[in-house]
Amino acid sequence: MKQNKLFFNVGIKNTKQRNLVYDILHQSSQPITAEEIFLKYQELDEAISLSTIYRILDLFSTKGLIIKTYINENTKACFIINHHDHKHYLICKNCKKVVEIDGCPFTTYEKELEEKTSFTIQGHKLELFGLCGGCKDSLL
Amino acid sequence: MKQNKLFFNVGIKNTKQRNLVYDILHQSSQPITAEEIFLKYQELDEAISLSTIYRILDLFSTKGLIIKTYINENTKACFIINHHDHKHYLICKNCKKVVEIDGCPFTTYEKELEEKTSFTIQGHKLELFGLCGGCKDSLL
DNA sequence: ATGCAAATGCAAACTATTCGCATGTGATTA
DNA sequence: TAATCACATGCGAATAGTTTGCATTTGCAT
Repeated sequence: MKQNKLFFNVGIKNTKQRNLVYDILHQSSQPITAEEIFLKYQELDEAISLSTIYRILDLFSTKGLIIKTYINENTKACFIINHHDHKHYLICKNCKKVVEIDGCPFTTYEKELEEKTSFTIQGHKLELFGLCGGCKDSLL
Repeated sequence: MKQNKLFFNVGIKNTKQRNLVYDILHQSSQPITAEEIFLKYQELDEAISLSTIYRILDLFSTKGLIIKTYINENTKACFIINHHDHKHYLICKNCKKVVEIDGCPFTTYEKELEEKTSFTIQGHKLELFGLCGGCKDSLL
């Protein structure tokens, strides 16, 4: 029961399920899917309804606690804790490992583009794909 | 029947359905979904089975004639003709219009990253979001 | 023109996600 | 601390997008 203050701050009730789902997200170094959370939940506690997981993820997203993203051309949504900093990802095509990239190479580029296109740019998403060190070696 | 050579080159049969689906993709300035193709097909010819559309899109993708992409955090797949040049997109959050961006600001950045992370980078995906000129005005 | 592999159409299956409704639970108030 | 009530949960059914199995049709090499 460590996140009662966090939940209180965004005006949502503190429940066992929300706490544990938050923990699972917090302990995950990678974006994870609803189903992965569902499975891990069952390891740590008794069963939970998958629809509850989806409702919790939805709530956390709208409250800004987590970010929903469709990484890696996948059909499943992934979720990550919102650290409120700007992140990009490097994804291994082979093992699907996701690595955070520090920094963002875009600020000046966006300004130029706004002038060229008459768009107002509000954000961007960048994913880089390739092979991580481990996979590169093991594929030879 | 204009693409018989194109289809022959990649080793697939020439059918009415494939021709028309290819035409529709070719004439679209934006990435389009299977369902949009399905609807447009019915305007131009008689009905087609939606599963045929999916099978054709799958085939075109594996033959490299088109590109399948999940743009705009959408749950639906989108498809575009593969012009074999490297493109990025600017997407209006309001009207969902998709505009192609010329050029790519990445080549040097990727080199630096490879050194830092020990990944071999094979490609990337960049989407920028904002409001297009029209929507910006109409929202005030 | 014929034959056969491959393409199509239809319906059913599948996967990820959402929704309706009955029941259970957290947190506010007395 | 107990009562209350809005809100959270669980379950199953519904939905949306996509895929698959199978019978029928069609393109194309001969």
